[in-house]
Amino acid sequence: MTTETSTRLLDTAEQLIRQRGYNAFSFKDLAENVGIRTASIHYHFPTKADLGTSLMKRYVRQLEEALEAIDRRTGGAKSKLKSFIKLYRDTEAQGAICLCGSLASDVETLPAELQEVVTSYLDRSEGWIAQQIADGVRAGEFGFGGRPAEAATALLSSLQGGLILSRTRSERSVLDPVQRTFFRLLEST
Amino acid sequence: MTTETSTRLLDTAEQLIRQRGYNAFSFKDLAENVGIRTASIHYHFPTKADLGTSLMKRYVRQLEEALEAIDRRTGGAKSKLKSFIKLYRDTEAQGAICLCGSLASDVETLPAELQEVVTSYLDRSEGWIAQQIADGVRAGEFGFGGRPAEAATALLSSLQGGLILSRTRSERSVLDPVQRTFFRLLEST
DNA sequence: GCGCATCTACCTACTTATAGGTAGACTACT
DNA sequence: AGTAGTCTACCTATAAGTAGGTAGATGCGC
Repeated sequence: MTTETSTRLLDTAEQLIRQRGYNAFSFKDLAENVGIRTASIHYHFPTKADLGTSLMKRYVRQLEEALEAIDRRTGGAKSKLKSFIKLYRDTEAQGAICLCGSLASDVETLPAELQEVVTSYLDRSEGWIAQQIADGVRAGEFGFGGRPAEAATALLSSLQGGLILSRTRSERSVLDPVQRTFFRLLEST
Repeated sequence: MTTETSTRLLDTAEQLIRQRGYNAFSFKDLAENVGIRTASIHYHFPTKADLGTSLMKRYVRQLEEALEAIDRRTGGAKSKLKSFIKLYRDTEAQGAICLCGSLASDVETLPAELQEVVTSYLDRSEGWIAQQIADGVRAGEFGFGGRPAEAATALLSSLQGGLILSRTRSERSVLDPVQRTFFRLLEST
């Protein structure tokens, strides 16, 4: 019990939502996994929407930290993008999807505040990718002649979609060909 | 009442699932939209899983027909791929996602048979895309030098993911940059 | 062309299980 | 003694699914 209950609740909820989807996860599952009663969850998070929002806000903070860590590292745009894609490949290896993708497909059933946080996560990711592509082009690392923002949209889409596809095929990786395809695009002239 | 009830049930269920997700749609919603009682749904589809499976099977049949129609048309690989992407762009315009993407994110909560149909839909799509790319390369229409199957995986991923992203941004199209990015890739050398 | 059986497509009324959420009592630390 | 955190016991709403019934069309022997 070294870890605080609210943290364990967030961790477990994140895992459940990323495996099963927002609407297929319940307070009962969550309580059983954490080892408390459902009523006790409400002490930490008054409603399910509060829990979802807290979770998503934490997820955005973690993204921010991850991006800053990558930015601090030395290395070119390709290596930074690879590190970013690695975050998704780790998710794929766990058989999970992005919390965001999971929430986005249920987006119409979510409270407005939660929707906004989901949007900000995706926008931030896309902006960061576009930045790396632009940097790589400027440094001569990429021969790509298109608009960085467009390629960024396509890459983020394929990472999110790739996680979804990969759940239907346990054998081979989906993100592996996705990654190779994008670097081929960026490095072409 | 010209249209049969079972067809209207499938049509309405498809719409609801593609808007809200499989687990967020209920027999109550469905019954209200179709104008019958929930119990009557069970006459046509004994369980929710049966409904989902029938729906997905029909969806695969419709895909097959759409692919055959495209194949019959004259025109190069690029034009055929464009027609395929158009199917997704129409979905995007409706603010919906692919039935498959909707089910795939909830895949762990679905009955095995339904999972298999989802997989077959995605596999069929990917195989068809790979075929078009290979044809385009052979015909000299595309300069793409990578493996068609890999680019196909990436394209299908980005179409599925693009539909998910587009729900968080009502303004601009996501699939528009996705399409341009992919043709840039395929036409490069 | 009539009577009878069967079938289709729905209905009302119900069950069981689960959802998210609330009220108020208990407990253990400080 | 106060309070943070958890509990039991409950609530209301809704989920999927079942039981049993019924009006009206359809088929069939004669």
